[in-house]
Amino acid sequence: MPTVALSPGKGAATREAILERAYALACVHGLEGLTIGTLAEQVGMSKSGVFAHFGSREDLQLAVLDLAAELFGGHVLIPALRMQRGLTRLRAIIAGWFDWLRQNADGCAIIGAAIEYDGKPGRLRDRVVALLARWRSDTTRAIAMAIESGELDAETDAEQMSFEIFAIALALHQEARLFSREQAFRHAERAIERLLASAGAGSARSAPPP
Amino acid sequence: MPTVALSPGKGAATREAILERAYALACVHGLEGLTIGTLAEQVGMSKSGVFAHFGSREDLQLAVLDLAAELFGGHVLIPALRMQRGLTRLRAIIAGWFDWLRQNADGCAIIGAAIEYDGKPGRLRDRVVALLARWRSDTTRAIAMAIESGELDAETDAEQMSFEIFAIALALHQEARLFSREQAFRHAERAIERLLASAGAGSARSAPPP
Amino acid sequence: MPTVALSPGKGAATREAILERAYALACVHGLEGLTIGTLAEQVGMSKSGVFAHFGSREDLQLAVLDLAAELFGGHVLIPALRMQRGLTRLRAIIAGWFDWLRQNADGCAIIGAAIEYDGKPGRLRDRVVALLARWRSDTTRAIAMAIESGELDAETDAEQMSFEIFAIALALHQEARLFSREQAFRHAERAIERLLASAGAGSARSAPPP
Amino acid sequence: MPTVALSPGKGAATREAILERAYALACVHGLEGLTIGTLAEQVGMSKSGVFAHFGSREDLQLAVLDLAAELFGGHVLIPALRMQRGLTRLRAIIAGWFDWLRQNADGCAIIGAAIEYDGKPGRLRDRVVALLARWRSDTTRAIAMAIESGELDAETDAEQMSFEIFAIALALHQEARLFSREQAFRHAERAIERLLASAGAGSARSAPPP
DNA sequence: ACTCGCGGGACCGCCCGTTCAT
DNA sequence: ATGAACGGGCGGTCCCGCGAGT
Repeated sequence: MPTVALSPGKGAATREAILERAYALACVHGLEGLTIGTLAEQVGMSKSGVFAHFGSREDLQLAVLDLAAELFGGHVLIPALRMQRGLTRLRAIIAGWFDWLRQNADGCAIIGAAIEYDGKPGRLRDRVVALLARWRSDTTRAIAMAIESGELDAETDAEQMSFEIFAIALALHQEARLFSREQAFRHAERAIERLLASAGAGSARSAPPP
Repeated sequence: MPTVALSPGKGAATREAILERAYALACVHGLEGLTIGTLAEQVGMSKSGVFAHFGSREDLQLAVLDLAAELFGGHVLIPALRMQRGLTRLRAIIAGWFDWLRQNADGCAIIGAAIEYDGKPGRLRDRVVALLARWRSDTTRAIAMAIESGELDAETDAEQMSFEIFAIALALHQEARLFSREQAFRHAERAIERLLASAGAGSARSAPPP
Repeated sequence: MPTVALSPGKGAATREAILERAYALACVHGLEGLTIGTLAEQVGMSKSGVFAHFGSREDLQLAVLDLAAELFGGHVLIPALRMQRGLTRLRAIIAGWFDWLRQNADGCAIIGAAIEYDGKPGRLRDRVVALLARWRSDTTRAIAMAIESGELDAETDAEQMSFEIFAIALALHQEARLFSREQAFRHAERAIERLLASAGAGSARSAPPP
Repeated sequence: MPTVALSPGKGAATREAILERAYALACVHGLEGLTIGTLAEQVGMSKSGVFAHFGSREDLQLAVLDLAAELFGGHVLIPALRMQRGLTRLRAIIAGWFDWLRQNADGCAIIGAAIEYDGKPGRLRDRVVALLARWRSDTTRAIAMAIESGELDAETDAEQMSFEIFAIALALHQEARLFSREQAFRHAERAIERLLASAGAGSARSAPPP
């Protein structure tokens, strides 16, 4: 019966729906602010119905975190990997990241989680750390390739630059949510340009001077 | 009774004691993670005794936030204001800030609050915004004075540079708590040097050339 | 389809398997402590799968109780009925009972149920009462036959003796589980000997004098 | 200030009231059947109000157990200790015990607990065991004194007799609750008389024959 | 003036027995 | 026989007032 192949179960679908709603809630209130009751209400199910899909609140939170990572990866990393190596890809990563922050206007669950769990040991913290570490190393690798290709100065420190890109994204996220969005993006873009320029990249998105 | 005139009352003293403990707790668990029961236990009082000093949990959180602002100001801003205007003072601000993050090893309540409340409207968010805005403008002003004095290039954008300093501090805080402290401070210091250098400041920490 | 006629169905077999596991659980945690979820887990089925076999938890409990009665009867009563009437059979009953308690080291479901439901009206209590009443009357009858055969004094009160045998078994069960097993059996056996002796039975286990 | 002495607080009074109601509930439904919600409802308080007096359900159960022990001791042991040593006191213990079972018509919490926890390790079980062990040793001691005084045969085994008295009380409790009260007490009293008589005590409560 | 004891009410995460469509 | 969902209840914690004590 093809149904087996067609439907991995309705359960998986609802689970996905729940998860999406949970992700949205976590963006706003943080992973710690995610409660099963509220979530159930929002998806129009009973608490126990929601609960059964995850087994524990912590597992729900982990699932949300994984979803966030997947969404982020799909939005930022994957498209960038389709660009050619070097500065182009690095710029794609940064642009994708900024775009991600622009779309997730009501908060980035990952950045929120990074702060919520930085002092709270446990599985959540471990997963957050792993997530960020992976992302950091991805970024660092992209930078390294831009150095290899000669588009960035040879003496550039890839890890250092990765740190600074992170810093800018962090500040962008915060300033956009606490102060002015436009100003935040202006600041962040200028900061990026200055950073790349100081590493020898051609001046901002424009073509290299003749 | 003269006691009123002579002393601000025993109450004020205990209030202060409670507040300090609350601040410490907020550094670790965040302002949202601050519970009256735990706090009461830690200061060795009854819950209602603690509660009576603040009237509501939100007021307690506000008070903690104010205390954090005061401590931060006393540790970073005040000393810097005693330095001479210009690059010296700007460097003092930055050094003080880094030192603050180094000492508050178990978290900075202000940065934590900035994330916790960035999407949660209310008095707390308002106060956080006000706090950060003031601090941002203070920093901007110090940069502007360094430009006036000619120690930084004339075309430097003070607000932009302020944003970038914030970015570095934010990233420092996060990397120190999630990954390696030493590495975090190394990255942050190098980033600062690059930032200042590109604005024309004399090379790191050294005195300006004759 | 002939399968219906040929086999009592696969369903009946699994039902039996479930029941056996349920019985084991009830011995340890009591009939009230029996939960469908735990039971399902132990037999490796879904909750609803288990549930479907019984229709309600109460019916499951009743079935367990019936199984317990059947097991007890098979272990204690049936073998005794194969012995010759009189003191021999009475002794067989008692020995079988003790043996039953010795084997069911992790608790006798029937005795447990007797206490759990003694104040809780309902079908379960009714069934427990019926069960015990039947067993009591069986025991009483065996005693009566020993009186008839002259092996016990004529003035012996069969019901009274039956009560006392019950008392000893009850105390044995409890002492064995709360204190020392060996001591419990020693006490119980001595009590039985005293009881039989005072009713004129030949001294313990030995054969009657010629 | 006498108030201190006069009022150990209203709280203690409510706690006592709660405890009494809890005890009554435990007699009927067992200590495991005791739920905070039901209890709160019965005493007309909120769940949290009730809960706060005990800190955890387990502590509540322990408190109920202690209350049961105290009530039992006050009803049975204390009065008996005021009688003269020997057979008189032993008879007083037994009579008090029977009387206790007669009054607590809806179940004895201690006997119930003994069954509920005999296979469930934990603080509850430990306390039950301690309780029963103490009571057993008290009974044994009373028997021993009756032997010393010559009112019971010298070769009487005090521990064995203590076991048998327990057995009779257990069976009395069960038969009274599952079958007929009158019959249960008749059986139990006859059993006691037979037991004492076989140890050489003067025949039942009546005066010794001339 | 300050502190506490005591209680309430809402909500939390979790688990139970049960139903229904498949 | 299952997987999904439900409703209700569990023990427990939270913030918060009221009344009284010193």
